[in-house]
Formats: sequence, C-alpha cells, structure tokens
Amino acid sequence: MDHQAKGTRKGTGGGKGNDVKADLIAVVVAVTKGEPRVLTIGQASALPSGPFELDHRSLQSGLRAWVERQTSHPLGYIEQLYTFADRDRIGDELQRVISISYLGLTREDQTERSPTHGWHGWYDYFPWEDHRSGIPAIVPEILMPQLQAWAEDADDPDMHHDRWQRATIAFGLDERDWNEELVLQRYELLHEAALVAEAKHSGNTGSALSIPGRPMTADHRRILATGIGRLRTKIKYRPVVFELMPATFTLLQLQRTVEALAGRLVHKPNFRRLVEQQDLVEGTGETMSDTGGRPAKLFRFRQTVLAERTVAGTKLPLSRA
Amino acid sequence: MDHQAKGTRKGTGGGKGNDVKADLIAVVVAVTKGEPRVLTIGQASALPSGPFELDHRSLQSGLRAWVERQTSHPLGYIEQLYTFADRDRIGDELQRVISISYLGLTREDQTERSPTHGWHGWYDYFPWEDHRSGIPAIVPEILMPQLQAWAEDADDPDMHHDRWQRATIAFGLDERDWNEELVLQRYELLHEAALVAEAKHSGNTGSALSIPGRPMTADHRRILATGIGRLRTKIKYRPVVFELMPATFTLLQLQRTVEALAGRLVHKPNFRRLVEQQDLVEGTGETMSDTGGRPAKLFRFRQTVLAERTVAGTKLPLSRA
DNA sequence: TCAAAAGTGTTATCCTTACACCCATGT
DNA sequence: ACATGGGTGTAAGGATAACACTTTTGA
Repeated sequence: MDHQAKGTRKGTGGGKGNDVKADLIAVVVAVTKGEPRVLTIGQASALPSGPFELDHRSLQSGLRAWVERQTSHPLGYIEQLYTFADRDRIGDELQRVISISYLGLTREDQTERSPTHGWHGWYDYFPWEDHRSGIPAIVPEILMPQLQAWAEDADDPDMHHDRWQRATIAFGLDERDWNEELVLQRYELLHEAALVAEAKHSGNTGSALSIPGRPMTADHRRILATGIGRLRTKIKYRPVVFELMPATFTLLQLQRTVEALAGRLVHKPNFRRLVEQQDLVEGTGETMSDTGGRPAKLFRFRQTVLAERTVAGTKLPLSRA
Repeated sequence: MDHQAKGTRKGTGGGKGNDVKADLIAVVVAVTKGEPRVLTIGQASALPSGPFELDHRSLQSGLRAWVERQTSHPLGYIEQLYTFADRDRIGDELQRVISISYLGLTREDQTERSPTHGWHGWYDYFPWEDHRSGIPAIVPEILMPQLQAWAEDADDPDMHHDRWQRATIAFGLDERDWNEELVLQRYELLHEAALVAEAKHSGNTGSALSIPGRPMTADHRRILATGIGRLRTKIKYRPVVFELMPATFTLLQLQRTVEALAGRLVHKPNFRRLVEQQDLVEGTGETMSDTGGRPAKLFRFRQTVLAERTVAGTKLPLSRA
C-alpha cells in the first residue's frame, strides 16, 4: 500500500498513533427441530469473538480459529457481514476497536453439552420476528403503542410524522405488508426509541420500561439482527439453506427450515414445485415414514447446481442486439 | 466489549501486540456524458484512501474526510463494500493492514482541474466489461484463448474442467448468457490465471503477456471490481441511479446512465414503462430540445419513494393465513 | 374410518418481453 | 422529406398465487 496519503501519517514507523484493535465476531446459525438457533458464549448473551491476530492467515481463517477455539464447533459456509467501529476504553487509554462480523452456517451437534457455549433460539432475542403463527401478540399490544408514544414525543410535527412512518413501514400495518427482511431496521428503530435494554447505557433519556426480548452484550444483538436479515434475504436467491440441512431430507423438512429462517409460513404445493423445478434437489430413491402420514421421498441437494447456475438476476429490460 | 476472549489477549493494556493499521478506501463513481468514471489520485492508478484516525467520528465520516481532503470533492451516498486484510511491511516490522472499502456515488464537477486527482472511465480498467456495443473484441480474441491455455495448463483433468467451467460461466459462452454482475469473479479469474499485471508481483509463474486494461496500485483494481459489481446489482432493486443524475433529466438520459453502469443496452419502451410505473419519477412540466428529434419531457426523482417503498423482495411462495 | 402428511392438477392473474407503430422537432 | 429521438399500444409467454383434489400411511 503506498497510497499518496502516506506522507500525512502520524508516526509511520512504529508509533501506535492510529493503530486499532480488530475484533472478529461471528453469527453462527443452525436450525434444529424447526427452530433457528445461534451459537453463544457466556450467559447466552455474547456472540463468539476474539481479536484478529498477526498469525491468522486471513480474516476468514482467523474467525474460524476463534469460533473453533471457543466452541470446538467447526464452521461450514461463512460470509462477511459488516464492519463497524467504536471508541472503547481499554485500561486508561481511549482506543479504537474495529469489529468485523461474519455470518456462518452449520449443523448443530445435539449431543454436545458445554458450560462455555450454547445454542439459543434466535427468536428469544427477537420475539417480534416470528410470524409463523400469525402476528405475535407483542407487536400490536406492546411495540406499536410504545412506538406511537415515542413518535408523539417528537419535537415537531415533521419529526413525529417521520418516526411514525418509519415504524409503520418497518412493522407493516396490516399482515400483507410485513417484510421479514427488515430485521435490522426494526431493531434499530426500537433502539432509537430506547425500547431495548441495550439503549439505556448510552445515557438515553428513553422510556422507563423495556420490551420483551433477551438483550446481549454491547452491540451483539445488532450484529445478530444484521445476520438474520442477511440470511432472510439470501435464501431467496442463493441455495444456502442446504448448508443447514442434513445430507438427506424430505421436502417438508426443507420447507420447515426455510419457514424457521423467514419467520413466516410458505405455501406447500408451490414450494415443492419451486424447489423441484429449479433442479436444486434430486431424489435418493428412499423414503421416510416417521411423522404420521404417507411416507415422504427423501432428497439430497444437487451440489452441481452451485457451479452450473450463478444467479439469473435480471431486472432490467435488456434489449437483444 | 467484554467478550470472554479478553483473558487470552496478549498485552491487553497498552501493548501493540495485535494492533493493526486500518485504512479506508473509496470507490467514488460518477457518470459523465454517458461514461461511468471513477475518482483516482496519483497517476490514475490509485483509489483515494487513508488511515482511519482516532478523531474520526465513524468509519463513514472518516472516509468522507479523506476523500474530501484528497480531492476537495464532497460525497453524497456512500455504502460499505468489503473489508479485507493483508500482511504488509511497514519499516522493518511485519504488520497488519485492514482495508475497509466503500462505494460512493456523486456527480462529477466538470469544471475542476487538479494535478492531485482525476476522473477516469472505469472501462479503461476493465475493457472486457463494456458490452454496450456488443461483445468487445478482446473477449473472444484475447481473453478466452488465454483462459483456455491456462485451463489446459492444469495439473489434472478435474482441475482443467473446473478452470474452464469457471471461465465459461464468468464470461458467458454466448451473448445471452453474459451476466454483467460477475465483475469480481471475472477479475479474480484473470488474476488467478496471471493475466493481469497485478498478479505478477506475487512471484507468480504466470503467462508472459498481460491483457489489455489499465492496472492499479496494490489490490485497488480488485476493490474497484467489487464496487462495480455491487453497483450493477444494486441498481436493479434500489433507486440509487438518481444519486448520479442531475436534478432534472430526460428518460433517455436516465436510460443511458443505467446502460453505462450495466455495460449493456436496455429496451427503451419497456425501460420507460418500468420507471414510470414504479412511480420513481415525476414530470417537471418542462421539456428539453437539444439533441435532435422531438423535445423530451424533463423528470425529477420522487424523493418520497425512498420512504414509502422499502423493497418488495419476495421470492418465497408465502401462504396467507 | 379418520387424521395427517404427501403429492398432483389446474386456473386466474400479473409481469416481462417483444414487436409495431405513431408523434414532434430540426435540417 | 427524412433523420432522430420521444412516446404509446398491445399481444404472446412465462412465472406466481390460489384453490381443489387424490394418494398413502399409522392409529
């Protein structure tokens, strides 16, 4: 790197003028018995994380090293989420910490028991995000009234209108408008309205009572929200669900997994056609007959589609020429 | 941040054991006279960048500060692209540098002349990416033969097949299969095949000759590829093009801008309908009659849609219930 | 026989794509 | 008149969403 700016650096040699700490932090997801779960350490309130060290070959391998060291759990698919920076007090010095967050998908080892880490349903942290059984009661009964109060607390009519509009968009006024992808927007709105426990620390005047939903250390819940949002978006255009499935599965199991992630129910006949028509899966020839009803064919993911298909992704009216 | 890992940190107090340098780096894009251009410093071979400093309020504001200091050019819309890490020699010490890259959209000030920075057409760096006049000659005449040679140079048949398959997917064998979003995959493929100048530095055995396309400092061209790819994806689902347009414009100007970014032509009548039907623009009542032909209505972007619409984004067969 | 889940058929609707054509201005 | 770009109509085809229905098992 020899960009022009070098000359203006303070203490280019070895001084630690603008040096920062870099942290790696992981949202590791699995779906077990139809519930999406996230890997946590400590009292279920922190995501696995650790400093990026000089002997890590890359950010990805550093992250894998940390997660595997802290949880003995190997990771499969991982993807970078977002990088953010905060000022942090370490000892007496004010120092920068940069956090580079990743999303990881894996299968949960249900046999293991550990005091240092565990799996927790992600809807424990975001109870308003699960719409599989309809709109959760807390949305109309607690969140919306609180958000309305927050909006009315605004300084001027414009601000009031803006706050309430953001709230109605983020949460969807009637059921058809609910957009499951807006996980981060919803969390940030609740944070801004000082309705989540994490907002209290920053000397916020905010409302007295906190809403349901388990808080996390520092801004880990915001990172988790980012990961959930990303995954909900991604399952729609890339076949990442299969990273969470066992080697063979029935179409209903696949559907339940998608529903768990999206937080909403999908239409069974159409879901089957969608999956089969895209050649994402192939039958194994075997069937499974455990959960009452007619035995279901077992399928496996067709690895080859990963190479064959890259994503259509047009939305422009291209002209042929 | 008090994640569990803290205890294992080397020199938690003030030691610089695992401290890193953090660089901010910007891909700043404008579209001028139907050509997409990128802001560069130095001999048109580096992107604006600089260290993230302790007095920057946030990553975004640090980036804005650097770009504005280096180019006197204020930024509009910005979004984070990707973060990557490399080992770098600074003085005698081996040290980490983390680069956090951003995409910025703006309008070019065509009056300014500066010796320290300039705007350059992005197809100078990626001549194979412009398909507005059909497939560029260098694709079939230079790139594909070189890639084929590279594929045939593989150690075993599997590797040969894999390399050639990746090449055909990335570049699209026949015109209909060209996917303009795969900018990064194409660049990385050419890099892996040691066909771009930047690949030579890393002691690569690679081929003797480099292909057309202006190289950049360090990995800046890879970052630019990331930015172009992201922008090409994004214009399809978010109205970001308007960040690049003047206050009022004709629909053909808008179309030319989209075409410049996508590197392909779009179908005029359908493009108009697409734009108008989505209520993205409103007429100003005025017309413009400069470039031969019937005077065109002028439009302006409807700012309100940013709030109203968040993105539909369904692709799952949801069930109503 | 009934409950539960597997699976198939079919239609209405909307969106995308393509083609054909007319309109208004300058030279 | 004609070239150039502006602008509208419309029909074919495919994807999506919704509804109705048959099949195969276990209790």
